[in-house]
Amino acid sequence: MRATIEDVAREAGVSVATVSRALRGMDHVAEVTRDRVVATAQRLGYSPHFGASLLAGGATRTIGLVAPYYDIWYTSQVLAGVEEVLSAAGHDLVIYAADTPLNREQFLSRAHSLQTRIDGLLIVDFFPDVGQLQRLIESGLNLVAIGEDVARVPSLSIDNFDAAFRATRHLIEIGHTRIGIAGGQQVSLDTSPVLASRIDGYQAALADAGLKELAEYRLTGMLTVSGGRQAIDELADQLEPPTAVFFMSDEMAMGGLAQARRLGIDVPGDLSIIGFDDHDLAEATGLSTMRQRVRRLGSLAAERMLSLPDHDSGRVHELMPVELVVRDSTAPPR
Amino acid sequence: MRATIEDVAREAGVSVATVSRALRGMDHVAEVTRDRVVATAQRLGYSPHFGASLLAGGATRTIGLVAPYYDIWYTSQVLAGVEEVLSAAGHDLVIYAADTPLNREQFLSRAHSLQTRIDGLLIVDFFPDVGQLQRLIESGLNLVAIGEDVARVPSLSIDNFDAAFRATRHLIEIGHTRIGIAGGQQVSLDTSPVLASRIDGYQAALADAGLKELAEYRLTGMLTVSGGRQAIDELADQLEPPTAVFFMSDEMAMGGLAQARRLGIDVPGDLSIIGFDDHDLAEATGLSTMRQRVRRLGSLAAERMLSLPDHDSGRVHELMPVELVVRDSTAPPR
DNA sequence: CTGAAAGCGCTTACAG
DNA sequence: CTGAAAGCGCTTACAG
Repeated sequence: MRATIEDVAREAGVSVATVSRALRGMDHVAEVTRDRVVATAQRLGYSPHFGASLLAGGATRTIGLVAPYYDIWYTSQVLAGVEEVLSAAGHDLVIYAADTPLNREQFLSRAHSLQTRIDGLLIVDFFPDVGQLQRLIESGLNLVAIGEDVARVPSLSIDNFDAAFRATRHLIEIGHTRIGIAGGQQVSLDTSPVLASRIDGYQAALADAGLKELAEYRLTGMLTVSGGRQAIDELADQLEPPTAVFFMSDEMAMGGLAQARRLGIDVPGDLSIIGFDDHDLAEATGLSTMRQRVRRLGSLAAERMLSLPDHDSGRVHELMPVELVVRDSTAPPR
Repeated sequence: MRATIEDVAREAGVSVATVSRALRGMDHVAEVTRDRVVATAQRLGYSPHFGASLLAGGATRTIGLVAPYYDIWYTSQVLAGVEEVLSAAGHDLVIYAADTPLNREQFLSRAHSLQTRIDGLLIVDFFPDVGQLQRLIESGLNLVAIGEDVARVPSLSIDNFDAAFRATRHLIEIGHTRIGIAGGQQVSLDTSPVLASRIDGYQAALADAGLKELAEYRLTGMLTVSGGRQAIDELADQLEPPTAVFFMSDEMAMGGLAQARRLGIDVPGDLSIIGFDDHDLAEATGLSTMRQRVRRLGSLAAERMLSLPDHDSGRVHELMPVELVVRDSTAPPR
């Protein structure tokens, strides 16, 4: 039998109101009273009924997070950052998956009902269209976007255009003129503004240097290890393949690196490779990359969330730095 | 203003009891009535108050998961598997971190209060001692353990002894006699029964082959990329280093692989390396390993949880298969 | 098939 | 500093 607040009140010889106040550390409770109540609660193994306190007006002290996948490096880092901040603040984290269009739709239709369940929602790579955004906002939830800019929603992200521009420019600066890009064909996310921005940045860097862009240098494959393998296979079939490739994720780049080695393509002798993320294994692999601090992105987003809506930061889009890290996988063409 | 069940009842011209029954798809509601209620609820944007329905006796339809880390490959796979099953069943997932002893203690002291918040708890690498286990059980939560055997708690795991035995035997069978093991020094988890079992399996395989075990072949380092680097550094300093090493995780093995390359140690020529897990990058890296289906571990555990306590499987310890995968990183010594 | 009513266990003004 | 009481919004026997 669970002990209720009434049990504690009776045992401690006070009213339930006093128990409630004492246990939640509110003012205007005599120290002796509080001590007695706390001791009694402890003895009875009392803890408030979650539903009851919610109904009576308590906060859920729970934040939701929705992301497409949980089995990839990026999400795991975001999650770790978020979790760290939330748990330190005594908040819980509930996670939702929205990978397929169907799941996204299901999630959106639930969004409204989450209002009594969570205090806020962190969205990761959700890329809502106008209608979907409207539904999210109408849910009444506090929203913070991670890794993507969403109109009317505070967000933390990076400048994908600029990062891609600099990655490409690095390849240009060390002398490459035939430069490919891989990862645009992210099958399951039909339109990712993030990837679109990176492609734009890549194109701008080429144009800036007076280099022309070749359609066949736009390599297919998803942002995964096997996607990287696929991209390299595609490249290997070309008569005049690029001498450098910008992979839009490190996982993909490492898949590419491995496949290149397998096919006898020397990196960076025959082919320079630059990735994106600074994955845990990037340094060990000697992979040049654009480093983003994903875990920090998560923890900062969680902090923003916790300071909402009190210090309503008024729809701020914060940009996190991205750093070019040159390692062994990029070198001048020979 | 949130719409309440009363609003719906009034608008639909029925009692709140009928609304409640109609919306939850219970029997004994006339089709026409149900349709009218559903339509009204829809129109008013009604969704039940979570706290109210909990208090009135509803289930939380939420499962908790506690794990030490969320930024490692293993946990991300478990999580993805769990999430997949739970969301398909209409359940939510709330995650708790328990990495440091302090966090574990905090979590345990909360466990009891989670009873009104979640319907069950999945525990990953928690390794409770007798007292801690007692507290978990007394919390009254439905428990399922993942990756570890916990007395009196249904679990899904692998046979770590056997897997390590076979990994080591593989190295022996291809001709190695000086065989090291790396990863035992998992700093933050003072005593991991999982790693202890693997060390036992390693020792048993050596003993079985009449090989003697050298203390200096027990390499230090955590199960991470940098731990692998550290282990290889330690090995490189030895006068008569092992010719093969069993790394207790693929992430560590890949760190070791990279460091070996950096130091000019040829793999598998000078050194054979076998890992554990079959990480996404293991195949690309050509890493021989002991494959465990971590994602499946998660999804099966979630299924077990959902079938509790109805079909109380009566404290069953299920073992998942582990498969030796031989790739390029292991070869006979030269 | 439907409704009136009790009850779930808290929190929060309102008094004192 | 403390208590009595209303109220939060549901679900579930119990009647009919």
